[in-house]
This record gives sequence, structure tokens and C-alpha cells, in this order.
Amino acid sequence: MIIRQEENRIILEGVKCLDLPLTLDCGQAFRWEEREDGSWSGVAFGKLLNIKKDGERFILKTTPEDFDAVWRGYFDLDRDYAAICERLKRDPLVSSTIDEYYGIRILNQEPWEALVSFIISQQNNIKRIKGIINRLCRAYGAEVADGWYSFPDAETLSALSVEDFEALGAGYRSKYLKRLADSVSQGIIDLEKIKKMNLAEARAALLGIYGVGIKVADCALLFGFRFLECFPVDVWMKRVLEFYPNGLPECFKGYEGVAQQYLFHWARNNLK
DNA sequence: GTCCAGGCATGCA
DNA sequence: TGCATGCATGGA
Repeated sequence: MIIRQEENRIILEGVKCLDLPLTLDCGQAFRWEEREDGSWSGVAFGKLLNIKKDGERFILKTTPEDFDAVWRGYFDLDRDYAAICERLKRDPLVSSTIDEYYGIRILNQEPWEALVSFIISQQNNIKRIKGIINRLCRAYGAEVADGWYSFPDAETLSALSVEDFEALGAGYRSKYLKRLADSVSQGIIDLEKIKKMNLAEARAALLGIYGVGIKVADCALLFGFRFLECFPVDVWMKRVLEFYPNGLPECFKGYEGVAQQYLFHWARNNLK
């Protein structure tokens, strides 16, 4: 990967396996929007980014500092996804899926945002999830640029009532969000500490949270805690698993979460 | 009107 | 341990 700076943008060349819509709008992150020029804008870690594919290059409207501090890790640019895909393609179903939908990466989101987002996601559809999170950020996040808001932190959300969350449309999950915000802001739950744990410990810690079960925990671990070996199973993946009566193939090992994203996308487009 | 969505807590066996 | 049920909301 070649990184160049041009005025107030970063140009990336030689990035393999990065499809913007497949990665930013496939149900792992809920805050990215496609612009009329085909670029994508979103906020993460309190920073606004606009990213656009231009031929074989990617153009990022950001500073070198933010690129190094945030986006390089967020897009996991130093990981060889092409090699991961080659290995996953030993499985026939994933192979055909990757051929059709090449370029899905697992984003490294903030643990807090991932956890809150996937609590909201339960028994919900992606369109509604986006709406709730959008209203949450708009109402309680900081405006980082014109019309763009950060994801509100735990301290901010702990000041809300259950009814405030309900007003955003969070429904019965509101009580989970309220208690989580309180626990994190009071230091009873320490996400940074969980991030340093091994998978088994981290998973157990998340499962102890009110409103967090196996599926939400695995999504948070995969998308917010960098555990690529997590394989979240939702209603779509339950259908996919019928194609794997003998369990997951050996070639998934270590990158089950990457395979999962391809299969999730395939299922949503092909199974009903 | 019914069914469903990136499920979970609770009660009960 | 496993299974049944209720849960908020909006789109299909």
C-alpha cells in the first residue's frame, strides 16, 4: 500500500480487497452514508471522513494525523485481506460468495459504539437500527462538522432516562441501554479492560451485561474488539448454517468473522 | 390484519 | 440445560 498526501487529502494506492458499499453498508456499521458523487461519509472516533474510490486509488478527505490515528486501523489496512480470502475460498460456498461480493473488510469500530449499536440491533432490522442510531447521535452526540455528529459517550447517555431512549425508537431495548450507560460511566464496566482480555474472558464479561446475549456479544467482539474469530449467528446465519451440517470448515479458522460477513451478505441477498 | 427483523430476560420444567 | 413466552417498532 502506497500512501501519499495531497493538500488536505490522503491518496491510497495498492489497497486490496476493499469495496466501500460492501464494507460500510453491510450491517456491521450503521452510520455511513453514500454521497451523490459515489463517495462515502461517516464519523468514527469523533472524526469525520469522506472516502471515494477513484479507479485503483482511494481518496480520503482527512489529515495525515487522523489517517494514522484513526482510519488506517478502522479499515484494517495493514491486514492482508486478499490472503485471508484466498484461504476462505477453500470452502465452495464462501468461494462463490467472495467471487460475487469481493471486498468486504471487518471494520475496527469503537467498543462502546459497537456494543450500543448491537444492543439496539437485536430483534430489529438494519433500516430501523440505522434510524435509531442516527437519532441518538443527532440528539446527544457532538457536532464534529456541519451536520455530522459523534457517537455520544457513556457519560452523556447516562444522563438520559429510559423514556429518552424510548423516544428515539429503541423500544424495549431502552432499559438495556440505560443500565449499560450507567455501568460504563460509573466504571463498573470497563470496556478498555475488556479489550485487553483474551476472547473467552472478554466474551464472559460482555455476557454479564444486561441485554447482551451470545449474538450481541459476538458482534461486539468481532466489530468492536478485533476478535476476527467470532462468528455471530443471527436469524440469517441460522439459515446459512443448514449448509454446514458438519460445522464450520477448517479453512475458516482464525477468520470465522470474515467468512461470516460474506455469508451474511449472501444470505440476505439469496435466502428468504 | 399478520409476519418479520443482525435476540434477550424470565419463568418453568 | 432446554424450551416457551413477552417484548417495541415500523415496513412488507
